Amino acid sequence: MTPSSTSALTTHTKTDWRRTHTCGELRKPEVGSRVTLNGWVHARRDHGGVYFVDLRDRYGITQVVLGPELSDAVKLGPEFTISVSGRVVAREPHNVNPNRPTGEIDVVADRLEILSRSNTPPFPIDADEEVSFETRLKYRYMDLRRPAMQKNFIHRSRFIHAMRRAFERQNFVEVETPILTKATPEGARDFLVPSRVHPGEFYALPQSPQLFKQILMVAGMDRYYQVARCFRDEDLRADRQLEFTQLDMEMSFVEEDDIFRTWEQVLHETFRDAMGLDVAIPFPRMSWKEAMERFGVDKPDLRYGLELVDLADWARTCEFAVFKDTIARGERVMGIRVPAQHPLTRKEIDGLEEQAKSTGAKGLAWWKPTAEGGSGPLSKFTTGAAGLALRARLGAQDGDTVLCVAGKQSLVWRVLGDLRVALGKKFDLAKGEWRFTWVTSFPMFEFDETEKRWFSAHHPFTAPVDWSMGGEAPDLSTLVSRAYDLVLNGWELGSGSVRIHRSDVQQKVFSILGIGPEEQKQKFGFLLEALSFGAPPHAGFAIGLDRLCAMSLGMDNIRDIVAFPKTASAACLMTDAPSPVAPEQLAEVHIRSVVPPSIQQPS
RNA sequence: GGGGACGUAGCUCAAUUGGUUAGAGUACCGGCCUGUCACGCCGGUGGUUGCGGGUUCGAGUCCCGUCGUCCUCGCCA
Repeated sequence: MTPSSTSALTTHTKTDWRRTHTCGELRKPEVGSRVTLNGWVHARRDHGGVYFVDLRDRYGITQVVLGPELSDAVKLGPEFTISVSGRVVAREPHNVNPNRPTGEIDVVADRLEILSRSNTPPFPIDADEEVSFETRLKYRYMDLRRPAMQKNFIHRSRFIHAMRRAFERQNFVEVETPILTKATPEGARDFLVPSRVHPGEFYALPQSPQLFKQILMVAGMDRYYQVARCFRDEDLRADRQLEFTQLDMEMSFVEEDDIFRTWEQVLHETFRDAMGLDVAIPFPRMSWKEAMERFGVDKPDLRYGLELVDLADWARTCEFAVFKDTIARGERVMGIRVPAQHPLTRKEIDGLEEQAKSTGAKGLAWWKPTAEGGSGPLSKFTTGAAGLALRARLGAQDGDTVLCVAGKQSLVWRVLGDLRVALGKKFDLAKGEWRFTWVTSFPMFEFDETEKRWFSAHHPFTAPVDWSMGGEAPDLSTLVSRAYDLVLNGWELGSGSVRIHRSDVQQKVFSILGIGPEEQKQKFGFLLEALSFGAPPHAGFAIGLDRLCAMSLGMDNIRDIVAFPKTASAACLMTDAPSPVAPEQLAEVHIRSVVPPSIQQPS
């Protein structure tokens, strides 16, 4: 196996170069053994007569000692790939390196072979200093050599393996679904793949395996899961890539509770097996309505209080015309009590008001209660009984700060929800424990003001709580769906729903979304037909694995847990994808570019 | 698509108000050194200041455009 092309570089070409141990495993018990190590030259220290090499592989770093006969014969550079053989020796006590697991031994080499040379690395592999993402992504194979990065991907592998094991224990079956599939009208922008065989027709990459997993339920698979790659052609973010991985699952003959218990068990076992963590189960559950009323958002961070308080009763009878009129119009007045232990200066409150206005509020009414009545814009209206009533409503004490917003319900929720998050961040409350929660009973539909039509809040295959969907002329804004999210510390980890297993209900939902009978047949005919062949009641869920793995390592950017991520402009700096293709290649798939040649070659 | 920040040596950064030959650390190359592990010491190479244009006696610095990276809003059923 010794490559003859490198034999000129070697000292003992007849010897087998393959390793007997990794660079992370030699300890005192191996002292005296003859070993061969393979790895990368991590660092060199030349002391004239004695030459030290830190040899690195995935498992660790072992110090190799070369005498002058070897170090003079073979010239090493950083990141050369080498094979060394020699004897394991114990270090003198004063030479032990306590910072390394292998620090009690050396390998004294009598054979050294260069398996592969390296150009000067674009950046040091043992860097303490941050290297720009641009450079790291261009030389991703060098970046991935860094022990910290290898740790991330080993963790990811262990984590997903533990999750797969947990599903297998519960009798789930992993089934692969197509990557080349059918474009869907709703949802994110599709990636399209032109068909060579069918001129003018296109496949789409799946945004998720949604319809296939439902079809698998119709097929009687009963319990399906998959580590599934999903594709959405939307703009990228720190926590969003064009292609991402979901742990996708679906179950038959179940309701919400079964999904929740299954996932609680899976996550408990995953964190236990992959990380030795004891995640408390079951997770608390709250309705979407409760989440919005208490936290102003549908992904509440439960690690701190600062909950929203409804002030309608107080505002209805107060002397502050703005609040009174707001309630009279049927809108909302709500507040947050910031306890005295987190005092806010006038300047800080002004900053919060500015933030509130930037997210749509007309103003931020505040009050600092004191025995004399207090200060702030609201203090005029809080004298005597009115002040006592407001205190009672909020549980407010002297020294607290009360922040109030009035307006339409959606605006009040959004503004106070944002303020709450900002305050949590400001007072450094968003830290520590892992607080999972299920959020259930989302609205079925949302009205889009721009397009003037109804959209599914989750997706069009989500079952309504009321199968009759409110009868003949339903108020769509009040219909409740059986969709649910899993939320962790203010992040949406995943979502799912009980599905529609009745063809008639599915058709009704499509109609509400403005998808007529003809389009239904063309786009979703296979689903409607499948639902007409004895579809079992079923429900499912999917969780974003990139985010979950990042989060489990305390990272807020998924690029360090994705091996080959794309930049914010959706480019791969290593391969230079996307890139132009030859005209012949386009012709073969019946495509002609309408982009002027002048802007086709940016680089 | 909008807003913001940034772009100087292989890497990480500096360069006063627009003013001499654009510097430092590190890496790399050469030399010395037998116990280092961020080795040390001596010497050296290395620059289209992202790119294009403009203002100016003079531009890394100011202006316009463009490309790229990051953050963010829109978007992400």
